[in-house]
This record gives sequence, C-alpha cells and structure tokens, in this order.
Amino acid sequence: MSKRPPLLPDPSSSTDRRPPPPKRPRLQAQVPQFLAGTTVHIVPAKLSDSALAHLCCLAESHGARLVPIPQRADVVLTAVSAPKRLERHLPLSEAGKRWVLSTQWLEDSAALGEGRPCEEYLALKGLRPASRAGTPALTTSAPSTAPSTPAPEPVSPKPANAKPPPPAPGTSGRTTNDEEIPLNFTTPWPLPNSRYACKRRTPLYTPNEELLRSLAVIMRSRELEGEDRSALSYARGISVLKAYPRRITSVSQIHSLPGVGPKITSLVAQYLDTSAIPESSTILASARFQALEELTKVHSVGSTTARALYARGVTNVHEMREWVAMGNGGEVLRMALEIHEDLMIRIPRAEVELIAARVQKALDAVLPGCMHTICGGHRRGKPTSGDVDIIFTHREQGKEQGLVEKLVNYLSNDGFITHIFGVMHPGHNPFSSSSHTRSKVRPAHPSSHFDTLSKALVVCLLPPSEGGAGLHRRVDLICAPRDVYWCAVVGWSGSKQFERDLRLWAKQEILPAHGRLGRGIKFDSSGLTRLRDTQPIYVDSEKQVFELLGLEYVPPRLRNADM
DNA sequence: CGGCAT
DNA sequence: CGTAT
DNA sequence: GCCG
Repeated sequence: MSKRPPLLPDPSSSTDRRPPPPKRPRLQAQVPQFLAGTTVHIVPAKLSDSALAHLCCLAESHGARLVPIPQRADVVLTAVSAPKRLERHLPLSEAGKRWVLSTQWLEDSAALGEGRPCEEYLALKGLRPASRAGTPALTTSAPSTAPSTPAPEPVSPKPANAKPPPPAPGTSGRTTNDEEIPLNFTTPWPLPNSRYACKRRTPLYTPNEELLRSLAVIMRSRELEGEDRSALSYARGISVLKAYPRRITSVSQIHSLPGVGPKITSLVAQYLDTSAIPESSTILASARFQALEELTKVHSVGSTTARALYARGVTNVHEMREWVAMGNGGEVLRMALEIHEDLMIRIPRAEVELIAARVQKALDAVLPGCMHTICGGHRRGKPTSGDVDIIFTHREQGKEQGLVEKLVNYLSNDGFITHIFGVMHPGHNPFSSSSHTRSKVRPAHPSSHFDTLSKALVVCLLPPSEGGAGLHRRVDLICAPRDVYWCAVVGWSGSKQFERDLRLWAKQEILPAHGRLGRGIKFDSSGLTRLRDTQPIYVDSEKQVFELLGLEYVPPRLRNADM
C-alpha cells in the first residue's frame, strides 16, 4: 500500500506537502524512461534470438544503455536460474556488485511503466548488491516478501507437435515441461478498447495500483452487501483500467473506455483531485465492512452467511469460534476454523511447485502416464498464491476415471492431505443429496465444470523436512479427460473476469442471429462443442482453444484482469 | 429495459 | 448456499 | 453500474 510518491503530478489540494514544483519536462518521453542512465547487460544464455531481441528493444526503449559484458552493467538480466549455470556467465564476485535479475523484471517493469522492486526478481536468492552503488532508477522499495523469482511457467504436456508418432503429449510419467521460452511480448502495449477482458492484455502490475485498490474496496463492499450487479460493473471498470498501460492523470484519458461510465468516472475524478475516494475511505473505515470482510475469509462462509452472522452479533473470527463451540455450523466450517490461521498465509511460488511435484509423484504411483498443469494465479505469474490449482489428466482418454479418489486416498494415507473439503464427480449433483432438500428440479443442462469435471478440494501439509513451510495449504485437484484437458486448463487459469468474458464472448459468437458464419461454438471447461451439429471439437493445445473461439492468444501472464 | 459466466 | 476460475 |  505505502508507495512512494514518484513523479505523480499530484495536484493534492489542502494540507501540507510542498507545492508541486513544475519539474516535469519529459513530455517527449512517450515510453517511461525508468532505465535512463542505467547500463544493462542481458545474458543471452537460454534465450531464443527473438526473445533476446525483444528484451534488448524493451531495455533500450526505456532508456537503458546496453553493455556487452556484465562487469560494466548496473543491472544484469538473465533467464538462467540454476546457480551453477549462472556462474558460468558471470563470476559470483562480480555478481555481488550489481543487481542480477530475472528477465521478468524487465517485462513487468515495462508493462508497469516504472521499475519494479528488484528484491522480488533476484536471479539468485540472496544475491544482491553488497554496496549500494549506482542504481539510480532502481531504488528497491521492496516492501516485503516474495522471495522466488517468477520463472518460466512449468506445464506438463507438450503442444503435441514436437513428435509426430505418439499422439500422447507427455512422455511417460515425466511431466512439467515449459510452454514457451520467449513468453511475453510486451512491446507496443495497446490501449484497452475491447469490452471483453479476453480480448485485452492485462499484466499483473498496474501503474494505477492505488486508484484501482480504492475502486476495489467499493466493489468488494457491493459483493458483501449482495449487490452483485453493481459489483460486476466495478469488476469490469477495474478490469479495463488495469489494462490501461499508463498512469492516469486525467479523466479525459478514460472517457471512452468500455465499462467506465458516469459513476466510475466521477470516482476517478475524485481520486485525481484528492488522492483518495471518499466513498472508498468510508467503507474501509466502517465496522460492518471490516467484519464481513474478516468473516468471509473463513472457508465456507460467503457473503450471505457473513451478513447473517453479523446480524446476530458475530463480528470476527474469534466470535465465530465461540458461536461454533456452542454447536453451530457444520463439519466443514469446524475444519476450516481449525486451520484458518495457516490458510491466511500466502504460498510462495517455490512451495507451490513443490506441492505440485508431490502430487505428480503420487499420480505416477497411482496411475503411470499422467500429467498436470499448475493453473490459477500461479500460472498467471503471481509471486504468491492463496491456493494451488492442479489440473491433471492421463495420456489415454478414459484412463482417468476414478483417478481423483485414488489420488486423494493415496495422499491421505501418505499424510500429505490432512483435510478434505469436498470431492465432486461428473454426474453427481451436490444438490438433491444429503439433507432433506427436495430439490427434484435441476436444470436440464447444468454442465459447468463444477459437475462435469472430477475434483477434490483439499488441504495439504508439506513439512519443512521436504522443503515446505509446515503450514496447511489449500489445494484443488481437478481431473479432466484427455480431450478436454486444455479447455480445463484455460478454464482454471483465470483470472475470474477473464473467464467470465471468455464465456460471454463465446456466447455472443455462438448465439444465432449474427450472420457470422463459421462460428457457433459452445465453450465451457468441459470442452468445445460445435453447435451446428453438436459435435465436440478436440483441441490439443491452449492456443487452439483461443483460435476456435476467434480470439488472439493471450499468454497466461497477461490474463490478470482482476484486482 | 433486460442482461450480466458457468 | 457454498466452492472454483 | 454499464451497455446494447
């Protein structure tokens, strides 16, 4: 939250603060020059030619001077993560005198328009400049944790075209491949002009962070109060603003953005005037908001339940515990409270990957030939995750049946899984079961991925002896049949707004009217279906999903359309 | 004014 | 109603 | 709350 006040014009009226000096002659700088006066060396190893060229352009366009040897650089960028391999490209003694960062630092900073904190992108853990020498623009305002470097995402199967004969992507039990080496292409960032998040490129970091955080408070309040439609509008507005690549300094900039109407425009105007949004501040300070926010952090407590609890005088987790101790609530809630403190702690990337490796190991033991992809925020490049989403399948269609149980049993016996919040299966409807709800009626086609895919929502514990933090971690295990695997991966990679708009777009394209011939595809994460003849369409890669929906491919790291 | 993801 | 993205 |  606490950000330094960099070069914001900041017409903050009223109180203190010296009057803004008219010091801002950089009008010709179309591209933020956060690397001005900085020498940069890019280690070519492990980079494709095009990726290298891309990074060089990126660095120079932001003011860097490129130097051919690391010894002369203020900043060294590299895609090499293995310490030993890195050592071959730059002596450790030299390394300790400058920042040695992941290339992702440049990608993120360029998208943001300012230098990201270096600490979050150390190529080698703990390797930082000993003496704070010349790194002018790169002041490490490192606020906190985030140890691991966002690395090229690991994915299991290959896009299948590497080898002609075996149709199965993953070779044997091995898994975890890389998707693409170059990854993002940040270059000329387009202004968001589409109404659909799935047609925009939205990086993880935004130059308008504070503004959007304020708007997100109002959105959250609407959610908590059950005003879903309003909340949706804020989600859309925030989403489109997050894709806006420059600092917003005037409402004229956002005037014509889709999803930004009179109300949101006025809120932005207030923010630009006063560096705050009064409605947001009021909400944030209100006891009710704080209570509902805290209560809904407990697994299985949603906004409706939270409001009901609040009405009965329960205003925090401690009081909820007492309320449960008096015999209220169900088993899931009791479990959730048991480990609530652990679940509040975010998971570093490295541990996410350890957990996935552990799951893959179990898959190998239970049914050889499986592969997985880590989805969710982790796949979108977040430095930490709230939970771990693992999608898996078997290379042969059909072999995956019953796999979720076997996996959960195996990992439970192992002591890795400590709690089970729920296991769902295709065809099994969570309604009409258990308690006496005579929910005879159920929609004819309830096919959401919540009942077409098998999955387990569990809690795991990876002990420190195995590299874990010794904390309970939420893990979603989702099993997809081979032919819908990539649809499931797309569906579970998010972000939420990205998914909503993906489906909305699909629907628009599909539904009759539209003389748009050639189209007519239904999308859900259980697959793609050509409506014309209700024929399923099999895809073998994520890109094909986008193609078939008539969309430009958006890499996972540019799907961060939520706050 | 109806729709807003599944 | 909750969960998931 | 915004849009078609």
